[in-house]
Amino acid sequence: MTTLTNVTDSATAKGEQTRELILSTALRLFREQGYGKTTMRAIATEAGVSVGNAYYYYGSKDHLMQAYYDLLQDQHREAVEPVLAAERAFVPRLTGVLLTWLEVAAPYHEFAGTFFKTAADPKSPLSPFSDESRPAREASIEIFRRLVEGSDLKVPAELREELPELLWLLQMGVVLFWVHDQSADVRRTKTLVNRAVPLVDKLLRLTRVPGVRGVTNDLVGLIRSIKP
Amino acid sequence: MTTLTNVTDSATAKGEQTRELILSTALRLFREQGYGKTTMRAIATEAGVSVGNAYYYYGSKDHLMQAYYDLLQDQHREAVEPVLAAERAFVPRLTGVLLTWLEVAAPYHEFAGTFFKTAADPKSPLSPFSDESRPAREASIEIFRRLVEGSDLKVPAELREELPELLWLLQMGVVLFWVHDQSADVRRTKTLVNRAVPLVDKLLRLTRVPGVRGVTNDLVGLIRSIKP
DNA sequence: GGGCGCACTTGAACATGTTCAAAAAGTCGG
DNA sequence: CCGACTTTTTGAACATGTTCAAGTGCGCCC
Repeated sequence: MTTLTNVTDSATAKGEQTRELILSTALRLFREQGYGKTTMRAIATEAGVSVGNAYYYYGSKDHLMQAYYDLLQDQHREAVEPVLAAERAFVPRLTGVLLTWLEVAAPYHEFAGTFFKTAADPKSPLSPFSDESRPAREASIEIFRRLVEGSDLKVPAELREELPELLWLLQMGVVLFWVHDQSADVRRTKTLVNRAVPLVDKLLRLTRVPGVRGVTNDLVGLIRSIKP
Repeated sequence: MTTLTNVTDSATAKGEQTRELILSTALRLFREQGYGKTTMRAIATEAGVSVGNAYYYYGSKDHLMQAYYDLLQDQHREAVEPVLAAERAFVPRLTGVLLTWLEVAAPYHEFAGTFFKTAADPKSPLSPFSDESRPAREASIEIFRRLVEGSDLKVPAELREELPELLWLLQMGVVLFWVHDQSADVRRTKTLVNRAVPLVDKLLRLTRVPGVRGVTNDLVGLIRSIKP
């Protein structure tokens, strides 16, 4: 990306190597002792570099978290493939996608709270609504677009169009619940998913009932009117 | 609370005075320069006390924010009185309560993001779901209970029971939206409230339609199954 | 080979939230 | 008013995220 040398690609390669070393060390320490207790100094020492060097690659401690989140997204995208390939019905598709996320994110549950803390700040680049995280967000919404398009779900066209984003919002809600879930093996969150998805399905099918149609249109209108 | 002296009530009075001095100074500085840019040293200096003294009364900078939030709650509770006294119909009642919150919180919009940031951390005592903030939360839910009970709304009994908590959740959602709203005079949030409330109203009235009844029961069941 | 430029690296210095042992101020029974 | 006890106050010390001016090394051109 930066140098065009091709003999050994050393310049770029070395930098990338350091970058990855720092990230993997950071993630390991986050997992082992939590975000709060992991100091930038510890990360640097453990990785065998200086503190300043870590900042050369990652503008802040939060950016290391951001990088972790991107990784998580990728893993989720990958892990979701078999589900989308195997199922056609809406309920198992959505349940699968949400439960898969829980599985992928499980090792990080303990410090995910701190992640959310940072993410909730509108000024933070990590906010799920920020410009800076747009690529990650859109990649995530893309999963839900495929989920909808490949499913047997029948809903009014306007609603279908907004659905991926709405399902993404649903996932944000699930994540918020998950972060606060202290039950063993996050059983409560799993219950939430398993029971909420059929409910969402029922609701979506109801949108075709005449009496409900008006509400659906209102909803779509509302969504469109508040988009930035 | 601590001493029973009544001659001048000096001991307690002096302590309380210092406590209030620190809080009001902090809130002023938060408003003037934002949460992040206000240092504990600045608060102490401005209030004419030592840094340690601020920590004697407030365990952390976040606790000063917590105190602010409690104040906000109180103001909201008060400001909402006329609305609940004047209106009987559900839509204006709910719209009024939500818009009133926006009004009361307006002066703090700029630094409210940082507040939410802290609040989103499940480990933080400021989390709206935490034990430590239970009193504030319940006081807030109480407003919605009165809103529902004094209204002309007709919904199934089980749902009505859960409604105050659900409306409180709705408010959390509005607040989240508000925090991220950068439009002038938070017009988008106001639009959201004005359009979402009638929609909620329609939805609630639909719960009495036979075909929808099943979904309502599912919803109530879901809510009860995931409560801690 | 020598030097120029750039990517990379360093570690000390800084800013700020937080802690804490000690001092000061206040209270009260005698 | 004294001395013991409690409440309040102090400010220096600490921990940690972040910045930055100064290196270090590597590739490339003459």
